[in-house]
Amino acid sequence: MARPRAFDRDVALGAALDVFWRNGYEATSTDDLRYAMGIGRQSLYDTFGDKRRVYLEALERYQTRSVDAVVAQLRAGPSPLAAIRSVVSAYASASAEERALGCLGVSAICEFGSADKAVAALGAAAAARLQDAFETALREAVRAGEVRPSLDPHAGALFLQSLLLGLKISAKAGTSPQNLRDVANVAFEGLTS
Amino acid sequence: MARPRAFDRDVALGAALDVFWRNGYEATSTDDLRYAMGIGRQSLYDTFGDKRRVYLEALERYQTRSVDAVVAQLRAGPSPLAAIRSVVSAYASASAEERALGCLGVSAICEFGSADKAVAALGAAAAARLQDAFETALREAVRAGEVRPSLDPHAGALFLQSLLLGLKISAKAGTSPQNLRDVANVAFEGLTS
DNA sequence: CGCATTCTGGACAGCATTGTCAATAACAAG
DNA sequence: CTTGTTATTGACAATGCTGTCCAGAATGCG
Repeated sequence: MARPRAFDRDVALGAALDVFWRNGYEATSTDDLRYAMGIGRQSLYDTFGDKRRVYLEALERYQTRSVDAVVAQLRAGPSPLAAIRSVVSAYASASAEERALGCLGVSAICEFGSADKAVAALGAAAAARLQDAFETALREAVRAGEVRPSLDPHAGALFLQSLLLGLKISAKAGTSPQNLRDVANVAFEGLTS
Repeated sequence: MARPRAFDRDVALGAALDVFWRNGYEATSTDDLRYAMGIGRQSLYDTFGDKRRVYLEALERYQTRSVDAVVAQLRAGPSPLAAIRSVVSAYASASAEERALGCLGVSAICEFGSADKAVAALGAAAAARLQDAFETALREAVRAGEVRPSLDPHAGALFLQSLLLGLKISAKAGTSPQNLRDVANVAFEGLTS
């Protein structure tokens, strides 16, 4: 009953996500967004409402998909520990471009801190899901004898989350894949021995 | 032989550091800087040259002092391992405000990535010094039997750096001190057992 | 005291950015 | 085809930001 949108909302959001991922929030102008999304100014405001809304929506999508991927990978492994290892190794063995790009979630925390409620809530939700996934994987790994029995799965899952954060930052800072692997190896020696 | 500056350059730089630390680079305007530093616009440009130069100088100062503090703490401990532990615990037990503030070095990496040569160089220099300090501490800890002999000090030092990065981000994201301590504990169990 | 030199404060140009407005275009239902 | 509704386009106002300029003020040296 009215003129349909000439662009795909999801595709446009994906383009916006790319720009924010590459440049951060403050360094991205609405024009940067418009050009990357291939839409007019008014379309952007009508469809998404605001630069900040675009960001929040892109961040939510990023977090959801990232965590989904990890959760799937954790379920898919040949064994609980192997699955965890593959998740961690993925960050160490990513391509140079991926490593340089870093993690949008981490950047969001750095740029906004926990003072921004909306951003913090998205981060907390992602962290909670990740925590659950790691915790069950660790519990199974303990049961399977792949991990030292003295390890508390809850604390271990927190540790894995921190480990991933550290690896992501290190990677973005330019640490070599070999050194990233070394970090992961030390961490896993500590979980098993 | 000429009019002296009416402000202390170091104090002003410290104020600028505070602002950048709190808000990041892009979100900080030159007016934000001027007001915090308590100086006029022209004084800022004459004394420091540029918003970017102020940032780089503040970042360098931050990195140097932070690493200095860690190095001193590592030398001061009653034993190598206890010293390392106290360094790590410091991040977990910091005040709520300190935790929310996070690490300027990490924020710099997130905001600029490794593409910005000047920023990356500062980060690399700090990382190298930290690596040395942790590595010697670990070597001594291994020799003293405080750490499992299978631990490679080089890899272990890399691991400790990543651990700190992960803790800093987690802290800024709002993770509770108890959870931060749990992470540290898991890490240290892995180093000793 | 006079002078050279440097700092300070206010003003300003140029540009970027954000969000809105109004006119036009495209579509679907009646 | 007409009409109501929504998308698109280009323009625009308001504001903020950066870096510079200039006139005036302060200081130490001769």
